[in-house]
Amino acid sequence: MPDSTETVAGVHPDADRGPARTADRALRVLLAFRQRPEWGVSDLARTLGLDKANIHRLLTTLAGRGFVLADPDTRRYRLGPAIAVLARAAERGGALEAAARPFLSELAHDLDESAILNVPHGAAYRCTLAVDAAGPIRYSATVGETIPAHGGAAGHAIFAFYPVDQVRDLLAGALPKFNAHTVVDLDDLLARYERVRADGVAISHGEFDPNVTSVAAPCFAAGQVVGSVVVIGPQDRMSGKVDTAVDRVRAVAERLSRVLDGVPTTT
Amino acid sequence: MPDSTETVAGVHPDADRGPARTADRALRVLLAFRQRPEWGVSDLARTLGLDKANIHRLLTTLAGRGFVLADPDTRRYRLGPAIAVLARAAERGGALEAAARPFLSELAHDLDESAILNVPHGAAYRCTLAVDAAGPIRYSATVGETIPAHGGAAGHAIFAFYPVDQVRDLLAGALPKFNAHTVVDLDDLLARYERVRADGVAISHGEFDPNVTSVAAPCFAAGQVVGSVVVIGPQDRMSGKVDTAVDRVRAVAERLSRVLDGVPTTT
DNA sequence: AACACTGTTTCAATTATTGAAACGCTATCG
DNA sequence: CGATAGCGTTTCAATAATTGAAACAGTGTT
Repeated sequence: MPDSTETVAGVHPDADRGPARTADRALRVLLAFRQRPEWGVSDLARTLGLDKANIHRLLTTLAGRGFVLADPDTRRYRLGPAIAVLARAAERGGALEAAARPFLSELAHDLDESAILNVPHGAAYRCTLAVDAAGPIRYSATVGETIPAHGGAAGHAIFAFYPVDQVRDLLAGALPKFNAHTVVDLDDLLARYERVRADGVAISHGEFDPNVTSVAAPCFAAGQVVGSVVVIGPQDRMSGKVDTAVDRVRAVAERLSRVLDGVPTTT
Repeated sequence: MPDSTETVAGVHPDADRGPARTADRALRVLLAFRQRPEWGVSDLARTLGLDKANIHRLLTTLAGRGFVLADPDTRRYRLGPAIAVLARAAERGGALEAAARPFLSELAHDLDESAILNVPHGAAYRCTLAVDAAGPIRYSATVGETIPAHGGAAGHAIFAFYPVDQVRDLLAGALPKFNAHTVVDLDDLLARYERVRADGVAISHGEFDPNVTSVAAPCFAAGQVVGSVVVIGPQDRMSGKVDTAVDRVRAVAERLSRVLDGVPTTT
């Protein structure tokens, strides 16, 4: 995923009707913080291949709106509170939620079970969008509910694609046991993650809620996990259609990922 | 909080060595999405007082890095996946957050309740980091949420250490009453602050959220309050461990303060 | 059928951006 | 202890990128 590319085409001297350069550089500065949480002016300038003075001005501009924050002592910059604010806005009305809605409806209708979108939230994940199944007996999801990372397939489908050391960091300490089927050992969980990565889906039989089976697949944007799509229902009813659910959920998650990367929907 | 201001001073024709205008405008475009989840080009241009063509270029620039995403059908823009990606980075590597994280985890684990970091934000405070308790019943904090200064122990622990005249200035006007236990009189609040300064901790029994007890202690950097550490949970469960919580929270806040004043944290 | 409204493209004027260089400053090293 | 190398910041003239008005192409409404 190229994001440090400055100019796409500099061959021809003219005809560079591209994006606004100054704004684009500011965005590149922001994105640099996912490689390293803390940057100094010179270091960042060297990394991005830009001038010191230029980076300095961009950083103060970003700081003026709260997107970064300068440690007064070390003179180094970290991401600021405006990011968290925007993230909250995105959780309600972001492109992910908007794009996922029709896909969830499709899943819920085809499989006749509830479909949910989850996003990572610290060492947990949060349900941001749900389309319940039509029938009276169904999994009724609560939008806004937060569930620990190791609880259920939806969590596996997200955190399996986190860097392993980050997972160890996030899930340090005892993992609460929700019932007999909960994965409580960290190494067991990491082994489980390996299979999830290989399969592209996670399946849970009552690991969080008892007697509930769920099938989840990750969706990506710019090469990173940003959430998971889940189909979930009562265990006895799901058992007959797990295979179908696996195919559908995986396909939908892939299509969603493609939309998020900017490729227009082909269907 | 003015954030739609274009130029700060346009009186004098020269001497505008301010932030980079193009980048700043791009940030204002981003911030507009917390007012409305979806924007069209013309509408946004009118709201920000800028030209259509200008906004269009900025939006495509933002879209190029994934900060916004255009619905191909409606041609309207929403916040994109890059926001969520950055939010994840900020959750781990924000300024204070980097230093506070291990302390919060320790508190949450030891007391088995949610632990939160708050920072002052005008006449309010904002939750910038939360480590939720493990169990199913817990205070689930929302990162980015802003709460008025006089609401809850976390606010007391911060603003008790502000200069008194500054507090009078900030909290001039009526203080909203959240429930029966909210402190709404400024003099009562200042008296309360005196006790908080003496104790080094603030305790709230349902002053903001009903049936919720919280224990908060301030953390300092360079002699100034920069935030507060809170342990918070359901009132009935907390009542048995308030004394323990007071000791732990105070101790952790002091250790955090020492870290902030001492060795530069490199993650 | 004309209208009002989108989003997009074009293009010359000008304005804001840019990068090199100079400036304090702190820490490291010989 | 003085020199040096690194940092972040400021300055400023040249330049190149931004800008906004206007024209364009659709769409849905009146």
